[in-house]
Amino acid sequence: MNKSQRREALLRAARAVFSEKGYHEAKVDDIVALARVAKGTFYLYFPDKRSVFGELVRGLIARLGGAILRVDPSADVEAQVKHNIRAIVAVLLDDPALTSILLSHAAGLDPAFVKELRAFRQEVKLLLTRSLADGQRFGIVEPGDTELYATFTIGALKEVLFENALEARVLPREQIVTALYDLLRRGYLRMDVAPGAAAEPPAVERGPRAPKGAGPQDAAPEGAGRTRAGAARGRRARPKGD
Amino acid sequence: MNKSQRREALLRAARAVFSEKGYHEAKVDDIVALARVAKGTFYLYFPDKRSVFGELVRGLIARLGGAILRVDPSADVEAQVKHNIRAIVAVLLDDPALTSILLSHAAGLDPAFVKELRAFRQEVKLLLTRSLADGQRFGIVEPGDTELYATFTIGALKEVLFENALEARVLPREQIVTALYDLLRRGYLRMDVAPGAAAEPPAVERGPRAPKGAGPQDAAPEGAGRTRAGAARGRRARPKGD
Amino acid sequence: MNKSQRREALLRAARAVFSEKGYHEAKVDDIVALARVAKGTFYLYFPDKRSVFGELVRGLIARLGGAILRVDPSADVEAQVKHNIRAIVAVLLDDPALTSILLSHAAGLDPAFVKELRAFRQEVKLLLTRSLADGQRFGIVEPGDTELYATFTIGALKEVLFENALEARVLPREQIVTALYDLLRRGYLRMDVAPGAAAEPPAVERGPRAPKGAGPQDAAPEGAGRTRAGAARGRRARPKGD
Amino acid sequence: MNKSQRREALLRAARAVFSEKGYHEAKVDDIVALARVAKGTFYLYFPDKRSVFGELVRGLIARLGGAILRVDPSADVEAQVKHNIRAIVAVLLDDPALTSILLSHAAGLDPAFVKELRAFRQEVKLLLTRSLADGQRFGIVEPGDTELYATFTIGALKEVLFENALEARVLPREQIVTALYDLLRRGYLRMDVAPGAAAEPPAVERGPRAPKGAGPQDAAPEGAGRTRAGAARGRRARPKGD
DNA sequence: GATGAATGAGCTTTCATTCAT
DNA sequence: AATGAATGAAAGCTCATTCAT
Repeated sequence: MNKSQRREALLRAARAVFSEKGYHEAKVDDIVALARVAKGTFYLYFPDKRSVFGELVRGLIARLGGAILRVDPSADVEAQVKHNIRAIVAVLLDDPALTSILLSHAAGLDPAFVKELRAFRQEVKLLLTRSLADGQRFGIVEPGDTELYATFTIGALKEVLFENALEARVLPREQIVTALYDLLRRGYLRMDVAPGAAAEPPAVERGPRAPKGAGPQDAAPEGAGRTRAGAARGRRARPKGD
Repeated sequence: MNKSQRREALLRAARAVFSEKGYHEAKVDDIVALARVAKGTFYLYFPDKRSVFGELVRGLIARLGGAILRVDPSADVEAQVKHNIRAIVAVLLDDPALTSILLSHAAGLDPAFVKELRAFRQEVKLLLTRSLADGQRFGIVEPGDTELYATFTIGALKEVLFENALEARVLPREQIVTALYDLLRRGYLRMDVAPGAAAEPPAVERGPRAPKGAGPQDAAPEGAGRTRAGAARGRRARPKGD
Repeated sequence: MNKSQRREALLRAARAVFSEKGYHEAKVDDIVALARVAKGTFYLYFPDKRSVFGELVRGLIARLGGAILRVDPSADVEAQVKHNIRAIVAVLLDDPALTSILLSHAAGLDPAFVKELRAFRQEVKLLLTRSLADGQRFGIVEPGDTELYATFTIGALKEVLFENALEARVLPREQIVTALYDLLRRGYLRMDVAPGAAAEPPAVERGPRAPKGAGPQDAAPEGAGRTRAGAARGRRARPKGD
Repeated sequence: MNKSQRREALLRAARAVFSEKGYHEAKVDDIVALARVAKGTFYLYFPDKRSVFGELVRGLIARLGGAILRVDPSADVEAQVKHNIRAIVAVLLDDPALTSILLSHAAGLDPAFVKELRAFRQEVKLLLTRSLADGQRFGIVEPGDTELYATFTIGALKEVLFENALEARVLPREQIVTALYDLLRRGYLRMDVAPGAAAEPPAVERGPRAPKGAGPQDAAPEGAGRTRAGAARGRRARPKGD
């Protein structure tokens, strides 16, 4: 086993241990035991415990960074957005263990490292925020606080990945991608139904038709259909007010 | 100072220390120093370190549980949903320190406690999932995987609270409430616009450079596509052990 | 046993261990074993290993500093010089263990501490150098490089103490004081005798084996002395006989 | 590069490293790095770390032993003494690094080696002691404790060499030789001067032997009140702590 | 009850030495 | 012979927990 293989083996072992126990509870002894080398060997490849952790996280960050593409609003946005979601999901699901640590607090690590993590989070968010702002200019993103949108989006994605990592629940990736995309596109609450009407049994047809006054902020549901959401959405793209 | 006052004082001190340093970096010494009692006194009120932490978290959970109301789809759903969001936000923002720990990995704590945390998360999710299923029956929730919807919702909320706790960014609560509600209701992507169409000057508001005639991809905002996210590479500091 | 007693006990134990094994070979485990306390207790009283050592050395230095008096050349110099020698000897012989470390290289300690040691050595030397310069102005110190004189003096003193510390040889203190004083005053080589002359049977008086009668070694060359030194020699002060 | 060349290279490297860092701080890694060989190679030429050190020291000892000549009191003693001093100085100054270690405590090394060092010191001292005893028989050495004289002499020499090794101060060798020789011959205190006389302002030239009348120091401190001690109490040396 | 000195298991890291290649 | 990766026994230090006062 050559140097880089051993290094890989240690990295793998470290990743496994970190993800099982978290940073603090992971002991160097655990890592070397898993990698089946002597303790000293660990220090032949890494200067210290936190540097392995750092390396793992940085690797993940790099893969993420490489996966995310800036959305070009003038091209097929849906494809691009889905691609990004898909890519991120792929990277993170590939390393669920680390993901759950990376996405988490990571408190108690040395400040410099925490700062690095934070910088990464901010960078990702900035990237998304800008894309959303671009989208607003092109009328494909609802007006509003793009930073907040970015935060929500990231949060939703994180959570589902987090769950996949931590709990048993493992969803098909494409389902995650589609569902998140749908959330971003249409939300899931359909409130145009008059509360009163809604009270009735699921009423086959449900629907948007209900409104007495005009749906709150929503421009008329557009007669057509029963189709749940798609049809309902007229079209709009109100860059500004409506 | 009687027993329960002292206990309160210790809990307060513990909360402050945990939130400043995270679980592992918080030392019993820090807590007793802040509470101005002797170290032994701490153990008069709590059997050990993790039990204080547990108690704090349980308190938060209880408050959360008390705040969340099951949504009755036959009544004014918007008001109820907003109320729930508002209540959760209120509880969590009231204790940002603990929140960021609670919402995080909390790895490294003893398994029993981690289990408890997980149980709590699942409970919250179950509550939400059920509400969403109800909603679906009443036609006010889009068909689809309610569990996934719940996860997204929780994630989005967590993230914004997390940011409020960790970063400087402090938003007006009502804005958070409204924005999240809007997300759930309508998403923010408006894609009905054909890519080509979107390419036109968003009417009124034009994007920065985006010319009129510009073909779709020419508009490419920020040309560069993939930003590398990993830029923030730095180097470590080094406290001492661990 | 109260805090300061325990502290003393640890200090004592540390002194003993340091002197037996030297700094590096002295383990904290040895110290606590000797003091019969747990390892953690050590760190209750001292922040780390080198700080105990530092404290021991600083204590010695302080005692030395307190013992050395600046010589006033206008008063009884002999008494003062002897007093200083005596005081230094007393302090150092009282703590032979530490002395041998202090006087030595102490290499491998952290630079800050080594610097401190060096500063101490320089201070002592400066004090002596100045006294000698004063003495030169008053004509009681031979002209010449006072710094070099200081170095010699310190070296001679160190060595004899070093020997007392390390080897079995334990001399009566007063003998050390007197002998060193004599060295400073007259050296011990008596070369006024012409080499040639010396070659001959010790002439009249001279010589150990030679004469039977005659106070053996004490005859004192006397008269001869054309050398200034010789002339200067008022009277003897022979350690013993006379 | 053949075996003995490689061995030499390792010894040279070891000497350099030991002198720069001291025994404990010198790592085998440093030595092999300097010698540009692999770590294993080191152990091909030396059984262990301390043995290289031992070999270096033994080499120094051998050179010293070769340099020191037994003084023949019947010949030109001054020349012989100076020759010895000169030879010792030459050997030691040639290897200041090792010298400072050799002359020092060297504690913490294994007992066998410490014993060896001690044996060497004793041998040197014995040699000198015997020479001095011879000298006494020939009347060229003041009566007195020859062992003590030897100790003083060695100490003075050590100290000046030590300083040359450690501090910046580098003296011309011949000056060291001469000064030490002078010390041995005449000391440097000239106390025949009457304190009273000395009390006068430094009197331009104050000759050492000056005094006319008055038994030198026998003459009481001169009525004038100021007791030596009292007056003398100038100030104190104060290193740091305290 | 309150105190805080004492404890000691346990952790990370170092480095002289070994040995398969 | 030469290499350098691997080893593992220590060592210094931490800190949750205990307990005599």
